[in-house]
Amino acid sequence: MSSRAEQKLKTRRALMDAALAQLSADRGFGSLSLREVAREAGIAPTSFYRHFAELDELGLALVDEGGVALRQLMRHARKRIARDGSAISTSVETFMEYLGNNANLFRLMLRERTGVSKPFRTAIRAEIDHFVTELADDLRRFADEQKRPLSDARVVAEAMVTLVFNQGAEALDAIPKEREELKVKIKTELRMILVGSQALAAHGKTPKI
Amino acid sequence: MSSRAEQKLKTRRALMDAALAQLSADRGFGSLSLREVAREAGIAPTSFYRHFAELDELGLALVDEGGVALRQLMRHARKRIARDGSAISTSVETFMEYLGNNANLFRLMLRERTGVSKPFRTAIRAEIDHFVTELADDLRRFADEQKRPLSDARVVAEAMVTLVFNQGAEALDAIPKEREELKVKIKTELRMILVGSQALAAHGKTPKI
DNA sequence: TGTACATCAGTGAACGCGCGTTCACTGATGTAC
DNA sequence: TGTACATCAGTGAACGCGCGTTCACTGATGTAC
Repeated sequence: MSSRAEQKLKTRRALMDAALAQLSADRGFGSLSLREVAREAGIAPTSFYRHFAELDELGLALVDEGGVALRQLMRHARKRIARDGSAISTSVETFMEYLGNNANLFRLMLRERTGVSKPFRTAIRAEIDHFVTELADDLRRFADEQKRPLSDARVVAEAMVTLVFNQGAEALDAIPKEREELKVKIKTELRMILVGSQALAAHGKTPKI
Repeated sequence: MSSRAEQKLKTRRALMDAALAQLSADRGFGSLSLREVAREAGIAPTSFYRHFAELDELGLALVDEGGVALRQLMRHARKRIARDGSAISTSVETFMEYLGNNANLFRLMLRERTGVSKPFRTAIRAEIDHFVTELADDLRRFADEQKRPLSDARVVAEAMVTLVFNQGAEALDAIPKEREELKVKIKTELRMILVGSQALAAHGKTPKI
């Protein structure tokens, strides 16, 4: 039935799930201990080393999964936009859905993105960079289709991602009502950036203020 | 000369400076230990308790100082804007100056703002809320003076602060050249938001995309 | 001004704790013939 | 198919370490008279 390799994968998964399960508003990855994760996963501390050389290696494996989630999220949002239109609203709705369904995975990404461990920051930054690049491509494509040119598509994409991720971090621990308000706020912010970028492209001027 | 009370204040300051000195890109407040801070400050670990009930209490005292720095920063920026105009550019320049001169204090604020300790998050959020409120007031005043109405001044202010603080966190460990590029990027982002908010106020519409 | 007592910042020894990591091991699973 | 050997995920004992915290103390500074 369960070959040795299959069993090993199961234990590895149990370790990653155990780590994820302990993340919360008040527990960052940095406060986890190897012994704690092993305990939660139901194995001896020493067995941990059969799967990862150190705790950070497990963390980086989780970041990889976070990257996969981000790419899925983008694909999913694109499909929905193609069907329903309303790019900003649909994107924000999709993002919040993914956030809710993978709370602790996103918690890890959102927090360690500016966290204390260099390997983490680097790995997460790479995932987010990729995300930003794709978003910038989409923005340019939309702008072309609609004949409303944008200035600095990449900067627009970065600002949008920064705002969405920051509000997302707040949404994680908000009650449903606050979460809805956050969605409205994010959509407003994204509209401002988009319209602002179109306006700057249109008359190519810096504003008065 | 040095009364007992004066000496006590000096030691307290030494403890806070010791904690600040150990913060860096790779050391968050959460990774400090009481013994380490006491060692760095040149006192016995047990003496720490003459000044703070626990390490977090010292951290919150640092957050208070961060709040003071933020309020100074805002006053300073206002004066310079009154003299030189160019609100966005001047504000960003002022922010970056303060960042450079109080690197580790800002590091603490920027990182613990989304960090793992609830008392920290709450205290920093309060400081930043105050900052956002003042900025929103300024934005409304400018809008009136220039007869260019803004929509959602508070949301504009929040978005601006989020973007500036996030890029600020990156600027902390950037080389001077990157730092200049970051300034340009921030200014572009702030202009987009401002112009976008003016555009939304002007025709009161949501954009096509 | 001098004296007797109170205050209290700073100390060093000691504690128990959870940690990461090493090591030699066990025994089920896998492989060669 | 059966047998002998190899692999290797998981184990339990043991280690040294830095930690936060307690305690009774010391001795300089401050205060009352």
